Amino acid sequence: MSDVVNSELESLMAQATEDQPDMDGVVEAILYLYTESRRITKGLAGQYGLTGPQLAVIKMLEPKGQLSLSELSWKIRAKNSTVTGIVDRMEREGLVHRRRSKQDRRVVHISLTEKGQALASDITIEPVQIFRTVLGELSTRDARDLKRVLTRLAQRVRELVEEGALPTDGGLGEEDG
Amino acid sequence: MSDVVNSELESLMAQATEDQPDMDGVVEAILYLYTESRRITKGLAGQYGLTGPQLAVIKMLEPKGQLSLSELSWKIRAKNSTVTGIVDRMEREGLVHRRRSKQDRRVVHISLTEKGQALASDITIEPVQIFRTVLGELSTRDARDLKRVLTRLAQRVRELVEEGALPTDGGLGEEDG
DNA sequence: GGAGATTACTTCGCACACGAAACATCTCCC
DNA sequence: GGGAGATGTTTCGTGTGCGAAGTAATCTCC
Repeated sequence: MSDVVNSELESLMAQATEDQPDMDGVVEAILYLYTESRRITKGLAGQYGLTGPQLAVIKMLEPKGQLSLSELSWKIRAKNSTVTGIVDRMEREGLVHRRRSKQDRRVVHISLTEKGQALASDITIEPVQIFRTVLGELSTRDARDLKRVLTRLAQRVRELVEEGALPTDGGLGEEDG
Repeated sequence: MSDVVNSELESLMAQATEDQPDMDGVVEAILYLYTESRRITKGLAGQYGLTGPQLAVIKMLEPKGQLSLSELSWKIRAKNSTVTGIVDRMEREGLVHRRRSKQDRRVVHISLTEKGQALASDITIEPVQIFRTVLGELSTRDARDLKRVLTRLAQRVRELVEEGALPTDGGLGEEDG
């Protein structure tokens, strides 16, 4: 993935508006937390011979036992075409099974093999847990503040994206004079 | 659209400790904001026939005129082996030049071609505009809260990483079994 | 009940992204 | 001056990550 974009954002972000506290720190912190979490996940997964996404898949499958490929894609925030590849490799390693649904024969259910199960229960730490640990060190007040503002922020971005107000793949960005 | 699935994820991840608010929303928001920012950058770059990293490279080269491959790697936070590929493709497109340094013949200088220059000066829109817009919509208090807590959080993670308390790539926890 | 839209998944082609190893060059130190 | 080691870049292999196009199954609506 492109960590490259990080620097792009950082360098361009270095011009804060004046009525607001400079938000550089916020953007930088978000980028840092993201990349660090990826590094940590990768390192953790590597200890078990897995990649980051593979660990994510295993941990998603563990509680439910079985998920459709689309559910899995949504949960690990990747596209179906990406997850197809990940599952391919995990199947080759004997970690998961593919099984077609009988109710809806378009659907493919992914489930852990015994080997996958064993591995899953070996790995007790979830990547998210690292965040949880650190978040747990925050005061309850801070934690609440963080959650409130951050989720509001994400929600707002989501709205703007859905409005098409942002230059995504399809849309055109317009300048505001 | 995906609101149905939303509740499913929530229930799956709803293992918050009781003394703290459920922090998975925070992780969720961070992940979302990061991936969305990548999408937006990509979309922007795409309007000029570039990829995200290529846009980053062009924007880094524009002020300086020329950078060694290592300098470029450092600036866009990727490894040399990654940037080699990016520069390969950009060279093929006629956007940049490779030139060996005469002082140190190990070094390769990357510079913009005329075509690359022209493109660079065409692109004035900042990908991060979106963040600024949305952050600007927050109340001053919210913004301050966000910055305070988030930077504290990042700092704490940084500390833990430097302590080696977290499993990362290189720091292979030696099994002292 | 059947044509056309929709959905679930796969395939393909491309572009990162990284580590390990190969390679050329430079530096240091004797 | 010359060998050992460090440095800068590339090559190679693997694994994401995505969009577009393809295929099969289901759904919708007349």
